[in-house]
Amino acid sequence: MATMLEVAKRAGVSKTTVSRVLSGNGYVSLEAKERVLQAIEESGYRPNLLARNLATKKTQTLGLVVTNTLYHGVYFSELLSHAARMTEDQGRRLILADGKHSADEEREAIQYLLDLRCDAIIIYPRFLSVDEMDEIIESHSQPIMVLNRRLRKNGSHCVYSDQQASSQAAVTQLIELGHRDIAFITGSLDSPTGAERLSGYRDALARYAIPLRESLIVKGKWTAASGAEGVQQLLASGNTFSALVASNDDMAIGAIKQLHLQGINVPEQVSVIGFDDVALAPWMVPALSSVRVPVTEMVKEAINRLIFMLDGGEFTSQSAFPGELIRRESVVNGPTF
Amino acid sequence: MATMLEVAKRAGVSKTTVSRVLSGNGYVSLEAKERVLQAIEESGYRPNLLARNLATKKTQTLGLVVTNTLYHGVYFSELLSHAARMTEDQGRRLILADGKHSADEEREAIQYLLDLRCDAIIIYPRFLSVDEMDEIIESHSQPIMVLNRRLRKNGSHCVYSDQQASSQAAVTQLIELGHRDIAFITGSLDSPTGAERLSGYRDALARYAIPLRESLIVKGKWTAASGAEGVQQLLASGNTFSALVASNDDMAIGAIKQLHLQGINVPEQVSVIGFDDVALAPWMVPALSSVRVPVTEMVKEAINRLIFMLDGGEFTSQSAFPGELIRRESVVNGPTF
DNA sequence: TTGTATGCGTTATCAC
DNA sequence: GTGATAACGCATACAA
Repeated sequence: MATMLEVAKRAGVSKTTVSRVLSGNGYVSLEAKERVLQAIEESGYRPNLLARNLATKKTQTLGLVVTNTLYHGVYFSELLSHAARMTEDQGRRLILADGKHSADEEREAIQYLLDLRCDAIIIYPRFLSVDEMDEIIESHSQPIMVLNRRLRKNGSHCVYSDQQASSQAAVTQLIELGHRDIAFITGSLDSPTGAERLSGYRDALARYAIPLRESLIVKGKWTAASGAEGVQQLLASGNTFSALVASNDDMAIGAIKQLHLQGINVPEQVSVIGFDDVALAPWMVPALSSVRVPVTEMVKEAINRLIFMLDGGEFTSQSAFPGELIRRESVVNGPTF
Repeated sequence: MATMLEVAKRAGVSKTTVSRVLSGNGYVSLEAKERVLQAIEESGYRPNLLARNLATKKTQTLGLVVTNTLYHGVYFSELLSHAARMTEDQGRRLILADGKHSADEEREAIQYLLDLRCDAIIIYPRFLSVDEMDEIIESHSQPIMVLNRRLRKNGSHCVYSDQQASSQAAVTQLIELGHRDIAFITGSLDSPTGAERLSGYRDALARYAIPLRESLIVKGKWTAASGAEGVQQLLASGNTFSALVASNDDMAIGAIKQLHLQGINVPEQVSVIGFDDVALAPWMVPALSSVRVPVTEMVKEAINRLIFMLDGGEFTSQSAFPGELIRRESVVNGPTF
């Protein structure tokens, strides 16, 4: 490939002059400028970003770490497209690294982006704990922003949605509609999100002094199949319930399917609420309400913070976004007492 | 950040020696090795990949260009996760660039990855034509692989699925079940995929000498909403049909919803086939058959070809993957004549 | 087994 | 306005 030196020779100038017309910095005569431009055209010259970035010590890139296991989630594409768009609006590029399926691999992904000298990093952690994230942030000079986790020490380096509060609000709504027997299907409990959504359920019941019945809680794994299994478990153990909260929409959909197979109508006999608001749900399962996390806004905030930090700014506060209950036909009055 | 020179000084050796223990190339005494390792540890040294890649003229990265408009598609996450996994299995990394929403922006994305000196590039084009892709491939020395397009000149640089043949096969199946009045909802016709699926429909009818009725063809835009509108249009113009083919599952789902609203049962009164096999469909709309494109295999083939080319290998043939009809409850016998 | 010198393709700092 | 020249951080051919 043609280098700057070749362009310079062809135009009869020095590398420096070529560099000047390319960057727009410094004075260069109109005549020289045109010769250079033509030489660039003729030689098909393209700048070598490796060399440029090495020399300037800046890459104009943001690194993003997400995990393979999230790929199937709803938010993934939304997260990615918004992150990419917003990054490019700032005149930078987004570089993606896969966090795969372990804390170590998430670490490696971060390290790789750091080694590539990304100006800053966004991570949507799946396996790394908040303490580990705090440590990572403190041991690197590049700004690092964490999505979907509430950090203890570096509060200004995270943007999250209070899953527990959202879950509690959803369950509360059911309670206020008269429901008392509310079943719950958990997500993977090794994920903070899964654990928090379960906590919210517990909190809501406690606040209304409704006794917690462990038999109404079954474990799921985020998939539609596990949602269906959950319902089978619930019914097999002889439970009755007028409402069901599943920790995401996939499981909710599987659950609704299974309920129908058992001759139980949604929402007439059981109200159902899920999380994440999958795009096709309203078309397929109108009887499904959902708690939506505002990813777009969160990504926006995260990127804005990073850009601000790159300019030397500092934040003091953390940033929490509330979930929003998208109520559709599924939430109906429960039995009255 | 600590550089190699600092590590060298601290260990009392030269940069070369440090480089050797890092790369594993060349001889180095055990003693020196340990001192270097310790120095690395103490200084928190991390290699600067910009410098390394500049020096070696290799980056161990594959670039992937996909378009924003695809982000909402089903394949996106599957495409991405498999591409990332397979790339890393080869000891390389995947770098993603957004093709946004125009041919120019797709060009820019490719160019950026090229400027970053990715070893090779995979592009899933949305706006660039096959001729433009052929030209791009020929004007760059790095291997470039095109997904989902059948190139004219550089057949060995593409991996695709014959959308037209798959569509034709699906429609043929309906015909052989006795259907004669088969409606069709197109995708965006400016996308080759959309155009080819429509062609397949036409081909199948022609092959069975079934007269094409333009009023049975309505235009959609890939979304569930446009699928529902499509059905409304079909019914409004007084058509009757015993089968419906939608150019993707999203539209098929919207269409099924609308049919039900009009009191028309699927599949009893109308058989429906879509494309892409969205993951949740079997749970939500069991009455939907779907033609599935084997993305995983296609990505695998693309990456294998690129790696092979990087090693100096050459291919002569192109690579086509057939679509697979996932038949569920939705395809039933049509009226008999 | 180790070190020196040179190059990778830019940008940045000076003089002129 | 312009052009040498020195970084940037690493790899590598060649000596020693």
